Amino acid sequence: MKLKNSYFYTIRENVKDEDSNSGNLLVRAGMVKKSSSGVYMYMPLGLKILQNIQNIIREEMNRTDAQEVLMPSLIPEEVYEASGRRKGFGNSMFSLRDRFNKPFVLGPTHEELFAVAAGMKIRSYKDLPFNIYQFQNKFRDEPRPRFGLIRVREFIMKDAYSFDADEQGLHESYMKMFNAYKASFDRMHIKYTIVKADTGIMGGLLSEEFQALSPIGEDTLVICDNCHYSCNLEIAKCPEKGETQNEAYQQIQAIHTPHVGTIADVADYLQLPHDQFVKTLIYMIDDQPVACLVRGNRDVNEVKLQKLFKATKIELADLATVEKVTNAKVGFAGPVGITIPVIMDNEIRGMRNFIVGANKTDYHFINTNLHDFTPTKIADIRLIQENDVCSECGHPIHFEKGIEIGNTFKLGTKYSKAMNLAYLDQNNQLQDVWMGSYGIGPGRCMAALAEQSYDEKGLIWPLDIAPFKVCIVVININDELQLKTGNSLYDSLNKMGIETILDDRDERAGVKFNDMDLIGIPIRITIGKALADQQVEIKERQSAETVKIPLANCLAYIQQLIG
RNA sequence: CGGGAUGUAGCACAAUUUGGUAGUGCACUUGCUUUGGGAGCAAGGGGUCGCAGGUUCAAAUCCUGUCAUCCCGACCA
Repeated sequence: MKLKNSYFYTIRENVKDEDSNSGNLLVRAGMVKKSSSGVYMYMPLGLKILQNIQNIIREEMNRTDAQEVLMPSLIPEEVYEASGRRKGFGNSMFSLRDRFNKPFVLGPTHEELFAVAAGMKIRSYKDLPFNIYQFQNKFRDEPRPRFGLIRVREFIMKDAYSFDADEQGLHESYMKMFNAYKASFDRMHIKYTIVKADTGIMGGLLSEEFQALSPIGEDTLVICDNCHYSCNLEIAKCPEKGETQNEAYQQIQAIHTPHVGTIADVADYLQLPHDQFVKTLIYMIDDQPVACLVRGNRDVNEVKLQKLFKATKIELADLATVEKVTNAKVGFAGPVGITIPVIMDNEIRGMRNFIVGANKTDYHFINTNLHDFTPTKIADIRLIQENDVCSECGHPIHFEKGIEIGNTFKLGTKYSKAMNLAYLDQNNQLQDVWMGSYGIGPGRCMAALAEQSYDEKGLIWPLDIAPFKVCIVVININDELQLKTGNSLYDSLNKMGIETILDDRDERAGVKFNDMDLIGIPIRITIGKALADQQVEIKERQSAETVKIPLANCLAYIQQLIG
């Protein structure tokens, strides 16, 4: 690309409506532009980056013999009714009606249509296995889009779906995809980690997430360096046994705690540490009130609760419900004498003489013990914390923040059952097809790379991702020799298959240097004063050094840098 | 969906409190000078002040409504 007479622009200052470094840099580099909240235009440079990412993924998909297809975005709502997922998506689906008032949605994910597509082929066990995939726009009406390309409402997703005869086959197909994902992200040079995760609305047997490490990541990852246990916070198992207290049992006793409802306030008032309290939270689980007990310094993990109850809806009870079930103002709930089911966290089993709400306004019980109430269930229902130890090996765990760039699911037979996707086995018996689904967000990969690699000058792209690998800055375009040399290098590099920018704009040197730094081109060739000595200067984006080399060696030098 | 804030030129902002000719910096055009890390001087172009009502002799400014964007939270494959 020759910049003179090209659609190329940069912005000197940060823009107001981008909250992340990656978002601001991508906008300033003229790569993307926000169209509306969570919806972006891709400009030439941004599109090239996106395509480079997509090409890597496509190559790795094709290497597994997966085949590319393209599904529509506009889908009759009944397709999601059929699989039972319309409700689960709720208003995070964009929905619309055609001229005959028939309801449609813009697809947020495509298991259903792929099941239909697979049904065109599958009759017998001989038709399995296979894998089909697409790059296609997905629509999700996120309540709060943010962080540039990271949480958006319209985005391209590479989604792949595998179809197998049995669980063993699914496992093999899954591992092929899993390895292709690793290969793809390795080639992109993203720093990432893989964690187990909740299957959520997708359902199924197993979910693993590929998480790009970044402080702005919205997912918390729980990592054990000792045994390599790693999972999303939402499903992280807590240690089976908490600490066991050995002090003598004391007699439960109500005490007056006027106007202090929160753990922090009561702890202050009684001058006792938070971990000597047991917190009672009233949840509505599928619209039934349930009291959940966790230690005072812990939090309830709603995903665990949801799984424990196999519930579809979990939310904290509203204030009126809390007051009704506890017969007290909010802040004084406790397990003793309460009439709704009581779910107690494992950790509380080791506690003695703890403090709970008394179900009476302005009163707490001290010296409460397990014999003072009867939990309905005892289970692991708390969020793990950073000072906890690994449930597998006992080594301390730590947290990381991650951006979910890919997700692989073993779906099992959930969708094939819902969509009547079956095959005849060797014994002429109908069997459900085993499905897997696999997603990558190329736009998120782009944003994650930008978050992981930039400096005060701008973006720094890996060679395989950069929109152009080399830029040639002609310092003085009025110097005919400089301009001619630049053009000649430009032609040669392009002939060598090395995508190159020629900055032949009538700008000052500083403007050109800054623009090329901002957009993050890995290698810069400067043609200026040194040309008088038949030399050009080479500077790599991520290095501070500039090297002078003879013009005659330039192409060979670049070739070697690119490798 | 709750709480908060902001909408003025391509970008970043001032003027709004106290109603009276719409401004500054960057970007853009022209000229001269300059020319290796975002040049200087001069002269210009560009605005239905988010939108719709209302109050007023007069509204960017006051009032009502509405839309959009952003932040915090809730939510989220």
